[in-house]
Amino acid sequence: MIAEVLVELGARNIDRTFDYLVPSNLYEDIKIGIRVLVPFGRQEVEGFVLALKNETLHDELKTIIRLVDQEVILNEELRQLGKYISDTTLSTLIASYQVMLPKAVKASKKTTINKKETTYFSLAKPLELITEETITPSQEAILEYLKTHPKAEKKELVSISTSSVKTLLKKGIIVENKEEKYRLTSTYSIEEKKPLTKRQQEVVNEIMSFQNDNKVFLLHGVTGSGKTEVYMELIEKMKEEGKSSIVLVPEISLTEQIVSRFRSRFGEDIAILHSRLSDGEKYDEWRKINRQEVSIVIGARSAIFAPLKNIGIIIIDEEHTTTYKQENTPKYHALDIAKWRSTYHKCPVVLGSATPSLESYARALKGVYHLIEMKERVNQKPLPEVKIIDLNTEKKKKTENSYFSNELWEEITKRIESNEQIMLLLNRRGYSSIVSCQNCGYVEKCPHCDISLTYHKTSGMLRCHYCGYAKRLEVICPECREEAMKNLGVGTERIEEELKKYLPTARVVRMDMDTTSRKGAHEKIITAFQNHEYDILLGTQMIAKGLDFKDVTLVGIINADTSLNIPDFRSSEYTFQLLSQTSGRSGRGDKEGKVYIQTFNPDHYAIYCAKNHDYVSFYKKEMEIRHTLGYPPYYYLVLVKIISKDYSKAQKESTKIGDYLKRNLSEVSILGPSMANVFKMNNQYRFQIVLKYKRCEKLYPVLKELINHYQSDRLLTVDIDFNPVHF
DNA sequence: AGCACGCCGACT
DNA sequence: GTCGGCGTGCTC
Repeated sequence: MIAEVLVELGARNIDRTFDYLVPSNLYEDIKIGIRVLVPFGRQEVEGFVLALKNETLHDELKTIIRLVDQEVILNEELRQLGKYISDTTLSTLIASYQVMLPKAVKASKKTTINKKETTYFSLAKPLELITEETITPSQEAILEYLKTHPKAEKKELVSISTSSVKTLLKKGIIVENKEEKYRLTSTYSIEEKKPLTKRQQEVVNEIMSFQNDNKVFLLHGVTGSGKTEVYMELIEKMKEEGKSSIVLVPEISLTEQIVSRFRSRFGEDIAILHSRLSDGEKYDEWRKINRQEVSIVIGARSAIFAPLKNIGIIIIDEEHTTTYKQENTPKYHALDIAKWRSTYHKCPVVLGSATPSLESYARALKGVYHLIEMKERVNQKPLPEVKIIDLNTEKKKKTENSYFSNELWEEITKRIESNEQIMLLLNRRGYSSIVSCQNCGYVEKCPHCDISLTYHKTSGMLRCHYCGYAKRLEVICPECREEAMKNLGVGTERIEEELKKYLPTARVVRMDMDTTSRKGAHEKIITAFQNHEYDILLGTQMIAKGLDFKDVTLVGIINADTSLNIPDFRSSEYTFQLLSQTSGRSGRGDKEGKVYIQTFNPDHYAIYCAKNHDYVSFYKKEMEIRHTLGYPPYYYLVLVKIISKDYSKAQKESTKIGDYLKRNLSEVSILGPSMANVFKMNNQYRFQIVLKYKRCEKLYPVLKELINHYQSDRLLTVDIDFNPVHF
């Protein structure tokens, strides 16, 4: 028997199968999709068996060394899906397979993660059959114990008598067993399910009427409209049909809250997959899924690859979130994977959002997706009243350097007095983002990445958010020698300081990248705030989404302009989403909520549409602009990056590539080459070419050819991103 | 990815 | 004369 093996090495020129002899002792266990260890050149590498056959074109074959595990890792569906990913992202097949698997089950040279096992003892045969043996009193005691504790752990028995345990083992009266133990545990209590509202029931019925169709539903529901209840009901219905479900949530800050709601409904029938799990935990959760021991998978982007069989529904919550697009190769979008799997399983996909992406909403209006609206909040409360504070006219600040308008400050003070909770959003981390000279305008930049350094007060360091470069902040400007380096802009730390100074009684908790890097830190802050141990939750955009605190009656957005000013054609969309999502955090309990947005651009449509909770007007306005400028959803984009340590080589080849694309893709408009936004990163120079098109048959073959041409070039990398989400 | 092969410069 | 630089090519 001969196996075709795809080895784990990532290079493009070996991204194909190699034939190996299957030794006869593996005939029984070898299967397509299993991992094997093979000799390759003079190294040993892991790989996936992709086919079994009896003939080969090669005269001398090496032999498979051993199996890496007994379970099939890549089932039929995953093998096809990997092919689809590599075809649509132009990544290597092996990279596509690897991205679908948690680190511990990827083929690699070193697999160090083991199953966690517990050892226990049990009787080898029923006690009545033991007649010939002489049983000492302490042995008797052990056997008695085992009668009532059929899976006694070692330490329990040893406490009776170590030597007797050994003797019984030797005589074969008791046996030692090992049982795999899953690492991730959670506590929860099952709760009675809430009755659905009329609208929720209608939505469930509508989706269920298509339960065997690969239809995509866009569930456009205002914040607080009870989408999660709808998801849970759909999953319950699928369970009744014997089908499994996948729920994608945008990021870890959301996972915990959603998971606990799902746990209290579905108990142990859930596996969780997200980046905050340890490798061991991920390994366990993944195998739970692979063995079909659970029927519900909740997780971030990569959970879309959960190897569930018989999927009944795929739910993508907050579908507009950019984290569903993978930033590293293979640059897949979880939404595309969901659609592919829904075709494979003949099951619906539900995309839920209060602020759908323009792409999705446009598809819904065209009838490509099935649009379902939920316009009212479950508690019948109106959406919170939103006030815009114009920072241009707001002169009378509390103190000269305050970041709070008088109005917002008064509201904050009021809430503190009446023991209500407040959320403050600042779309930036650190003490302040940019340090510049007040005299000459000099800005400290990263010498490797060409981006402004950020000042972190706790460490007193300037840091590069891209590569991690750090240096001490100097007060004297290196350019003009004036003592005028000052931090402009605001960060969460700076706001926290002001709150503590002027509102010493308020209990403030900060949630940003700095305070949540430790495992479990997120959850802790959220729980503490939920229990009203704090009055003010101050944070970056990670507090904007999905969190549900019933005592929050005031949401303040300190500066709505930061996201408006990022150099990206989607900045208005991001701003609208952020403001709407954040506003939705207010007034979710019994008391009505208010929202204050501070901005220098009160007339910007993203801001006033968010104020009016008017998604449709925003959509129309933004679509006009996208149409005029030729952006998605009217055009598709491809971002081609040309990266090299050698500046002139990068420049020269970029021009060459641009010409090549222009020559071969007449239906595509080619922008550039131009310097990438972050031109120098990790000491490499980066040029980019943007492709815009509506339809183009030749696109994939032409780009594939381009990649192949540069595959062996060690000094230059060509990176292609279809439908990029960030520029 | 590794690693050998191979063809050119500067050293004991 | 040899040691070692890294360009090129191969791995069933």
